Amino acid sequence: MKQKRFKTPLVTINRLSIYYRYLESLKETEEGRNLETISSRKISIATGVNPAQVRKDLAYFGEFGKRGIGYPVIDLGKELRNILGLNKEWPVVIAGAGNLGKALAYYPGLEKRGFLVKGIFDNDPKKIGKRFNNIFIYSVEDMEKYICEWNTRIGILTVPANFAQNIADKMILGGIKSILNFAPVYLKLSHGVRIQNIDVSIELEGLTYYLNS
Amino acid sequence: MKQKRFKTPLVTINRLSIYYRYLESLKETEEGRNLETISSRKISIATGVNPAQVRKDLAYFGEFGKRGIGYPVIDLGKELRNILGLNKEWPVVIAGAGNLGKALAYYPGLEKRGFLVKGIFDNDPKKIGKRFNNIFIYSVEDMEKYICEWNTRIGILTVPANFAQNIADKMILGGIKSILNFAPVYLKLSHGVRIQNIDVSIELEGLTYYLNS
DNA sequence: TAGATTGTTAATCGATTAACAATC
DNA sequence: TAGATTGTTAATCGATTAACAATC
Repeated sequence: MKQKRFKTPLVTINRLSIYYRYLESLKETEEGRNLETISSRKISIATGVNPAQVRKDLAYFGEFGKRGIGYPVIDLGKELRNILGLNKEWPVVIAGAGNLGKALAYYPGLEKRGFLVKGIFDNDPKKIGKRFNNIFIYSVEDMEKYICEWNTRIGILTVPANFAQNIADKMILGGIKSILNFAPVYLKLSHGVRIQNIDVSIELEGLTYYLNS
Repeated sequence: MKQKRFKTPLVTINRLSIYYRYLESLKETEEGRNLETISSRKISIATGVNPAQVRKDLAYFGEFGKRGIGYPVIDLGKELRNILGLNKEWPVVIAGAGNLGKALAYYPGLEKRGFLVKGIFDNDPKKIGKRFNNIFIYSVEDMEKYICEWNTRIGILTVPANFAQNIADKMILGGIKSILNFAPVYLKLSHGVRIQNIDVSIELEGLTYYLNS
């Protein structure tokens, strides 16, 4: 993994995930498994990303391909794994044991990518002590302690909007550096903490706008 | 609602949702309810969007503010409602009665914004006939028929990746024009169909990339 | 050699933001 | 009038894509 020379935009990183996922999907077919190299054109067709964009994105991190030939499937996959940090396991915590927290606890895609849900936190006494997918539900009061103990740097927020800022602050106190936020609010975060928002209503409203016009 | 003169970018529409949500949240406090006007600066502080950007976004659709004064809270809220198409009810269907489909069926944020989940579709006989949040689960075989009958134009996809393309095609046959896709795949869609992808793994990988470096 | 495809430059396109005249 | 704030222009910034020399 060559050191990048310029700041790589987040959109590029997100597309690397898309390319990686496509390379992984090749393993599922006989035809794909027999493929030694892949061209930016083929990646483009499978992912919807312009081929020049594919080459540019990859070129941020090194010269992985051979001119006239393409990219070696297996090696490129390994490179992307390393770049994205998927070569290691990431302990994560979920705050909010509602339906969404539960869905995430049961979602096999997390463990598949190395995200290990170590614990779920809630303030409802009826939920504390139970398990989702064999993952224990703890009291929010103990969240800071466990985040620290498990050396967790990624937190997933699925609490209601009015609690989100408070719970995010608690996560950060425990040592969380990156938050995946499902609560429909703008979170004010201290410097050095990253956030990615997933907002179902906003996405749906993007759809209704265009249906409307 | 003034006719827009130029093509409005999707990012602008998404930010309109954010402004609208903020205006709605003002109703929840005594202080907010007493506010007659709001400045782009205040909206900026609450939403994290640059004030010039706020004014530009709103200016795509009309002159809603008064110089020296700001924007009238109530009227601006109404304008945004109309622009985003939230002044009417939108029937939606969910394909996939897994944990995520269930979480969405129970999510109160949908109905609050006018999204009415008319039915859920699955191919598992053990699920068909049951209900989530009093919403009936039908066989996927009947999906096309019901989409048509309910005049549904929005579909939410929460099926596994390998089924997604097939189910999306079925939705489109029924008359779906906009799809909110949670399946981690690139869907090839016919012209005139819009899609918004929500991909938890990609968002998480965006976080691990930066934690890694 | 001819065809294919990368890596990279340069052109294009689009989105953000600073600045300021207009005006309440 | 003085202060505040919009609406809009122009400058800036950044991302996408076409084009092509390099090279397998």
